[in-house]
Amino acid sequence: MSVSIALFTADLRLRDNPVLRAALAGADEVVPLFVLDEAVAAAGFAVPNRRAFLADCLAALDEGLRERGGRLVLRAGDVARETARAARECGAREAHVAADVSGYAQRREERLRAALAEAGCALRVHDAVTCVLAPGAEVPSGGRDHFAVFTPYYRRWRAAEWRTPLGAPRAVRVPEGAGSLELPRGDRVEGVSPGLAAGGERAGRERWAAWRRAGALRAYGGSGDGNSGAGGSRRGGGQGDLGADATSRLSPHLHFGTLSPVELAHEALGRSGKSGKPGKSVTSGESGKVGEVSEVGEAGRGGGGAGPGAEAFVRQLAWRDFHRQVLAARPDAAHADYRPHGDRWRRERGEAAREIAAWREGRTGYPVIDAAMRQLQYEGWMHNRARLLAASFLTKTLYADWRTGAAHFLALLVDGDVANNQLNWQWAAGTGTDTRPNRVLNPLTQARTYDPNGDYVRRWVPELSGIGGAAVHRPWQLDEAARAELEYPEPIVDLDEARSRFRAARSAEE
DNA sequence: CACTCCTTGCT
DNA sequence: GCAAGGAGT
Repeated sequence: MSVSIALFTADLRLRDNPVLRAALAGADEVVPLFVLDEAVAAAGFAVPNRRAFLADCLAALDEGLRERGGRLVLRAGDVARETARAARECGAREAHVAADVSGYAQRREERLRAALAEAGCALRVHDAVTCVLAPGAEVPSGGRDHFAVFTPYYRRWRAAEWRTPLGAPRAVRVPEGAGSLELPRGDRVEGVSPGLAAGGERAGRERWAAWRRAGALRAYGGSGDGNSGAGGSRRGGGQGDLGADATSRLSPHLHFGTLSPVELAHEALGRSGKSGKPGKSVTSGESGKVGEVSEVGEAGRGGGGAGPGAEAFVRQLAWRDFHRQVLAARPDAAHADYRPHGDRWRRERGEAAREIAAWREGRTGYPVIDAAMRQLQYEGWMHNRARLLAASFLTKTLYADWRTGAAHFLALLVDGDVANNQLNWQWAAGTGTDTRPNRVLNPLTQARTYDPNGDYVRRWVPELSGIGGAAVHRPWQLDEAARAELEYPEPIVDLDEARSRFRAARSAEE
């Protein structure tokens, strides 16, 4: 009886899981293992919102495995040591795990390899979390180790061959002796945001299905920012309007791997998943086989091709991969400036400390910023455009260190992901891959563009819910009497002064 | 083939 | 203003 270990990390799904598939293919019995990582907890990364979501994911995984005759094996402690222990107990000769990019994940992989080797068990690493592409397909020319700008990366990414999605296994046999801890319960975690989404593969698939059923994919990237003509969603993240919020909200599922990015990309573009890029498949001799083309899914029907919405959605998936390939090449970008500008950010004390606290609490007096920060508190999630506004406000308007803001986001975001979060913050702070480091997003013009009717602000800032239309973005322009009624702060900073301060600081340092 | 120059397009 | 890629040297 041969035994393999499938070590789940950020791939908590049964469908399209190359780690699980490889483990099953190489053995009669598989230990589907998850280790509650003491190092992640010690680093303060296991915050309530993600712990609760993770608990849902593990419960769903266990349920799915039980439907197939197996179960999840849960351990806690040091990942390398616990995996090696499980390998010894079950006599496993092979363990499979997903490749990941953060400095921590890279070290974890090495420690795993070493600990497993002592147990006589080989480690096999699979591309399951990160890349929509075959590994190595998106390497820049000229001897560079990564792409530093998104657009050239995206061109390469889009043209490369895609991994073929796998189905869920039909049966999973787990060795009887493999002991497991009791699964944690999401509803027992303290300090969770009241509006937190549910985790798990089924919840993820339901959200994806419901979002597409609502026609959101076709409308994606089209609303709110007045873009027109081809490629109009360029300046938005592909989802303009904050109030309508046509975003998919799939980011937590992508972070925990309850949904496969490869599968989402294929389905969004209306591909069967049987073929990669048309005409580029290595396996099929004849290009453009009719049988494959006829298997197009519903997203591709009735409109000749996938459409701009699907392209904008897939582009967002590419951003994840882009950030991951930056972090893989520059792991220190999680804490160090990618492109340093010699910033001397205001220290978090005195006036600056009060302003940063106001930002965290959503009491800056700038309604769109406060709405964003309160959505984060309440849902453990924030609209992507709002993230950029909130980050720009902290780093440029308050001139506070991006690490302060990134830490606050990681403390609350259910999709809190080192690669995406830190590099998006660096982008906003002008220390990242942005080629325009001095850009300052003006919260008022941004509000007019992305929340033209003020719906987003009224939803999240109840003090202002009585103010109609776009006037909600400028409560200080109300007459004295109306303003006295509001329990809402005056703006904590003057935008023009803040802009001058930032410009002066940047030019002094260069 | 390494290097510079030039065009293109921006989360 | 600058990354990327391609053409030219």
